[in-house]
Amino acid sequence: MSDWVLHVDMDQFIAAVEVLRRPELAGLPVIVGGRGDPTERAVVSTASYEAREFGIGSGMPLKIAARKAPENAVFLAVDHDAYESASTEVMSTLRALPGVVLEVIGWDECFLGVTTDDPEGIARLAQSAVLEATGLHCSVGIGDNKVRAKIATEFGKPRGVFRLTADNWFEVMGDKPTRGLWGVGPKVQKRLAAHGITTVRELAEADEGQLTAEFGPRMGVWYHGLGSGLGPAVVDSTPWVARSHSRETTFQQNLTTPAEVRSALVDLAGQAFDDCASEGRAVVRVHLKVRYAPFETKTFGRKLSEPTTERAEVVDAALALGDTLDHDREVRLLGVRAEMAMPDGGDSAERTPVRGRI
DNA sequence: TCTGGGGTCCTAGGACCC
DNA sequence: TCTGGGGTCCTAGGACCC
Repeated sequence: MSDWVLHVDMDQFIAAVEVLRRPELAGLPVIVGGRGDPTERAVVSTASYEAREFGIGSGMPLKIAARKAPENAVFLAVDHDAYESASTEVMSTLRALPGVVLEVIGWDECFLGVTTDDPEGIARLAQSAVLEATGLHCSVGIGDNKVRAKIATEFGKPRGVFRLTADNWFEVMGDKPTRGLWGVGPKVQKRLAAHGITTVRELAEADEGQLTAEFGPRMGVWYHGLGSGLGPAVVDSTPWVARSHSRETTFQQNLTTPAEVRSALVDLAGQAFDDCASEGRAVVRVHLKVRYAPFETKTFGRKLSEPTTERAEVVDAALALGDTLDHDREVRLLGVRAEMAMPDGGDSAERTPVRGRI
């Protein structure tokens, strides 16, 4: 018996949930984003496979999606609660499988830790259990660590299973661009390319000193290991604890006066505070994110003199930061983030440098 | 062409203390 | 008067993920 990491990823999750409750949408290009109005400033959350054939994908502005979409395309508003409850059902189904440890990493994704001689069998079991309980399909990546399991899933989509381990890593990934690695985005891909590193194999064979000089002691070592598919293998079922909450809005019409900005800040700071307060958590820092028109983003923050559970103090801190904004420029997006004290009062434990909730 | 909203973590550099 | 390193805390900004 060996230890395995399984990565379970729902197929076109949001679109699938929508089709499930409106069966007449099956087979149509379904695009979910914003308030479902493709003339507004918003982006695509998920597009169904039918919509993806027209070049529509998540992150794309709805206006562009509308231009690419065929006549019969359906635009839907994001329904947070519906996806949340579908997600809960999926996770509790998987958690009930015998002998698994489950770590949630997003609405539609999790890791399963299992000890078995037949990981494919467990993967198929997970797929049929989820399908039976929710009517939703998923893909499963099998790996000897989280990095390989996560990447394996891409080769299993849709509705499939794929195994990626030290044995077939270079055969499968060696000639792929570094961008295919989890945690390598467009910027890092470019910086690596500037050092002559474009493929996964080249990254694995690169000089670690060169990488730490470019990316720092932590990330340099991390990226180097990523080239060989190295990563953590421990699946941890400890419930995730948020470190911060934020609220932001993109205005359909840019804000042009300081008064408009102040009133928006009061709203957003109040909502962000309420999210923290509902968990009984004190706020330790307040951050502001501003997007000036047309598209320049600034972020900055300030530590409070001491942790607070007073709404007014958080709002005041946001307003004080707001006073430092350039009021000669139009604001198209405004966000307030409230960073919280950890529930145990201490700082968080040692982190693994993989982005996101891991 | 037009670029959301929710998050996390890392790094550089300045301020300050010893 | 002009000056060293080392450590810690803080802010701003960057990058990435779902």
